[in-house]
Amino acid sequence: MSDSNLESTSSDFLREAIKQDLKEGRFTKVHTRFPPEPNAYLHIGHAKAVWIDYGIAVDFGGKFNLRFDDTNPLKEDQEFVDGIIEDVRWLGVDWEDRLFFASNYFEQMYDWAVELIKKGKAFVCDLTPEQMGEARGTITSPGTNSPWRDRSVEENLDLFGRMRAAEYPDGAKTLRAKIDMSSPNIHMRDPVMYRIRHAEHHTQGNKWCIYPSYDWAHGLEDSIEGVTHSLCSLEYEIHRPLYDWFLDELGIYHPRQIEFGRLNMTFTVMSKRKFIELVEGKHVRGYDDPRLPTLAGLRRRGVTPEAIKEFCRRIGVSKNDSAIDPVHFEECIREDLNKTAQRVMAVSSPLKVVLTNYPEGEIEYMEANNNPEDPEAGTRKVPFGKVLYIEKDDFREVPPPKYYRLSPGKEVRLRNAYFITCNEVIKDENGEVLELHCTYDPQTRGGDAPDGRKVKATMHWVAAETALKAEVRLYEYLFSKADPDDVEEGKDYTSNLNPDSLKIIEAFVEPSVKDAKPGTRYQFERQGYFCVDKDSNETSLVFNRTVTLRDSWAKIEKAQTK
RNA sequence: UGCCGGAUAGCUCAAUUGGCAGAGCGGCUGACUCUGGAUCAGCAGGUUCAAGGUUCGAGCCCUUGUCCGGCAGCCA
Repeated sequence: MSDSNLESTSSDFLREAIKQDLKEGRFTKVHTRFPPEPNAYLHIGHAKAVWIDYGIAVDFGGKFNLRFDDTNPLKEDQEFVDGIIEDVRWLGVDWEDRLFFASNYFEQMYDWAVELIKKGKAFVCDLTPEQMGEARGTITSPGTNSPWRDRSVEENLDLFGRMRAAEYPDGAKTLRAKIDMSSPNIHMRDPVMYRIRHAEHHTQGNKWCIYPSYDWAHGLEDSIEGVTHSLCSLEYEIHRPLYDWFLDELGIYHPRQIEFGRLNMTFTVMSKRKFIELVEGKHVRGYDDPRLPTLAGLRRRGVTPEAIKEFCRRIGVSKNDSAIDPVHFEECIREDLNKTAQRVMAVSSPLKVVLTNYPEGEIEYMEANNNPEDPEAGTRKVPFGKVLYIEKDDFREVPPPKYYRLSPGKEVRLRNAYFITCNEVIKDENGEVLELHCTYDPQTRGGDAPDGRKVKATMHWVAAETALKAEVRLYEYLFSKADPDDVEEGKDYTSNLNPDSLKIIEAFVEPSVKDAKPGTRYQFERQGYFCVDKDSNETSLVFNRTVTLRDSWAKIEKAQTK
């Protein structure tokens, strides 16, 4: 909890508000919480929320709770509790011993509901969901009072007790707050506090058949935990008057809710419903598909928690609706992986090279830097031989202007090895290049020429004899439109799915990666960052491309073809 | 036609209680390099949504308007 502090953190409207609260004595400490509902896997948008909540607690020397907002047994499941805990822990967030469940407060919430009934501020309502909907009015017209609104306190107490005692079926009755059916804020029109649900709860079992609604429960949870600042997304702004109303009527400790804009990203989707549809529609391979912005997907793809944290820091926080271009995220991933990922050579589209003057059958081991950015990373030995593979794209029979790589008669450097010169291009009957015959200069071992001559390009390679075959999964944006929901009449976002979001190729990789465990991250030099997939095993290697390297050559080439 | 928000550089955000509109990313140019990567340096980029008002002074306060988002689950 030391990597962030007040001085080094740029401020934002949330931190300013909190500073003000502290200054004015509204609160004397800072205590935040992250309150996910365990009904889905977390995505990068949640990561932003986590880093706002946790980051603020750290910055102000306060505390942070992880709390499951598990008030709806129909949607929630232990599976998601476990997944969310794993994800939040993976992000590097420390909630110490403060892992809580809203469901542990049900008894207290019940008592408070009884209190509100006694105050004449809540009543049992027999309206059906349909009737209640009609009586609510509309966005521009007031609602009408429930016929059950004026039941006596005694009757309400009795009925509410019977609700709890399982005397009624689902939906037969609700407990509602008695506020104002003509309020311009629909959420203040006698909102439901309890509904009947004969369903098993993942922590409570069958103890309860009435469950508190979000609006009733959330402020109470915050209050019980001594949270000072209940930070949530913009959609809850309109709920704040209700949040305040319950706390004020109860006269209990009153945290402050402040809302911020949630994270959206272009070229992807960020909703539980769509994740489910994409998985069930087989558009992706699961919730941890590396193309999904779920934390499980990002983790599998090879993204580091540090990159996510830095991304969240850079995008900041405001009350704007915004959609971030994924290039900003990719930049954060590169920045972190550049510092930490071991370099390795891999050829994804092989072209055979035969060194005609290299001794037949000989293999020598070239010393290679594991990470030029990190001297501590050490070196490794990479086998070199007479027959090599280079990248197809690193050879052009007719080089375009400013093409510095290999072409007939040109000399280039093979990384960590020798200079080679291309002498002969072997083709098949169709004119397709089959292989290159080159010579190497033994004087240039290690990469420098004793006579001081320079080459413009350095290329990666693997020795044919010792190369490992690997499946490499190349990912692109899941959607081909910045806004996947931008569709023609009658179509939905799935029509914007990018057909090329996953491309599987076979590559040759240097043998040092042989026993790499799933999750291990590498930089394939000059190509990008890759991560060993969980499908990988002793007999077949599988890599995911996390992100490509920044490619300035691609830019130059594009500019030239214009 | 209701209520609650929002609008500052291409993108995301800043701008002490009203006081010279800045940063990161992106773009462009150059340097350097055993990754055409990384790194470094420089440059360009703005009618702060519009119109009015208050003020010595407005991105900030007031009024009106425009555009965008959210809100009518017994979801959260």
